[in-house]
Amino acid sequence: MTTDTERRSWRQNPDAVKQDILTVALSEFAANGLSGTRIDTIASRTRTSKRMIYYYFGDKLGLYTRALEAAYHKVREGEAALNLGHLPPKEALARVVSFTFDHHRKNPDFIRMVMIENIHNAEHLAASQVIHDMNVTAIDKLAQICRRGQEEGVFREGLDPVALHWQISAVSFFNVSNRPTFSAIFGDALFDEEGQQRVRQQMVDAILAMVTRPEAAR
Amino acid sequence: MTTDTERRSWRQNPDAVKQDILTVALSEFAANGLSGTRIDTIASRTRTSKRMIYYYFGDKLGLYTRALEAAYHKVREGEAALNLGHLPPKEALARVVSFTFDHHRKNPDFIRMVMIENIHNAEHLAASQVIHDMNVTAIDKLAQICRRGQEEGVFREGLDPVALHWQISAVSFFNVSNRPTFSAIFGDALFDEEGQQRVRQQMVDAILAMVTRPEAAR
DNA sequence: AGAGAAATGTACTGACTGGAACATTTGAAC
DNA sequence: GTTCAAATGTTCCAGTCAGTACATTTCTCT
Repeated sequence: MTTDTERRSWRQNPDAVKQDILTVALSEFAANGLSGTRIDTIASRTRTSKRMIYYYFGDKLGLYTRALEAAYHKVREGEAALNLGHLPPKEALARVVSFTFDHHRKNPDFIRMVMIENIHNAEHLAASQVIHDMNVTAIDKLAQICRRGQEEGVFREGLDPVALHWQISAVSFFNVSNRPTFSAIFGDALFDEEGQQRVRQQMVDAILAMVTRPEAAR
Repeated sequence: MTTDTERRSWRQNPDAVKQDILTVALSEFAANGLSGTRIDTIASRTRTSKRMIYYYFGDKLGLYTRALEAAYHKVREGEAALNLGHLPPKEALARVVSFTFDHHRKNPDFIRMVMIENIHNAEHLAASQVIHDMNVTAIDKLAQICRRGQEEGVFREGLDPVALHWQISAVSFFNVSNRPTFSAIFGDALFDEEGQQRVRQQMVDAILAMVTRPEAAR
């Protein structure tokens, strides 16, 4: 004799379940932060149950860490799309800068995850080996451009690729991360399509002007 | 006949109590975010009790909003210290840039509050009239410098003070806000005293190069 | 086909936490 | 010195939420 309660049958699909959870988790964590996110909310947005979150990810922090890694992974994939061929150094650099700017704009969830990580002093990121390994390529690309630019005599000596990356990231990141407060205070003229074109160009100009040899300035 | 329980006597001091709460609240909110902060923790760090928090600030959001305003207030006070006299435009601008960079570094709690506000899409900041009124002076200062620079023929035409402020803020802000993730990934060479000097100078160079008339470049 | 492991469903709990109820004391004005 | 409002202390609660216990089903291997 069986129980009275109707039991549902289901089809097992571990990978899809994991992926489903991760996708929802990323969007929830990005939207609400670590302590602002509710596991129950994530669960309700998935096709599965809270039970499975704990089954696959252990606890909230485990899930968060995996979501963070997923965010980095997704963004790095997009970056691989950038191919500089053998453009002249100045064009190549301009291309990198523009690309970074646009790429950040297109990935607000990634930006938000990084913001949240910074609030938490990057402790989960530091714990993730996965992420650490993923991030050197950006620097390599810049280093190559710098070297070529210097060999051809159009760039200044003593450029530091990391410092250059820092500056490019700063503006591209801030443009997304601080849009809410900035536009709340100064209006959103900089954030419509035309405004974004302008600030993007302004950044390209600034970076190029900075790396270019004074004598070689057009 | 009185009750058996010992009742403590105390001295009333509303202003000091409010101030005490606000100071602690700011530091807690800056450290842990809005949902990460516990009212009980704030209470335990004050000289008074949780009761008084609700008495003076209504609820958690009320306290948070006031703490946010306090953060802005404190930082704006510091900014007023900057006096440009009548330096030549290029020097004045360089001074503003350097100052902003240093000032942000010296006020990490403010930065963190702004980060947190951005996570929340600036909804509390937008609701605060106080803050909105406080923020125009920075732009005015830049606008004046730009005008003088253009009159003297050393700056390009078509400069937008807001866009300029945006760029200066971006780098100065990012330098503090994203230090944890950046140094976790790329090392902290940029964040010791010498590294900070370098990136600061790099930013000054970039901004000056950008606003300077091509012909007028030394 | 059956046995054991992997995957999933359902219901529950213990701790935490924002906030409120109730009681008392201080201070100022008359 | 009485009165009344403002300020403070003490205690508790009702909802929330991360995490768990227990039961069941599906899958895989032989």
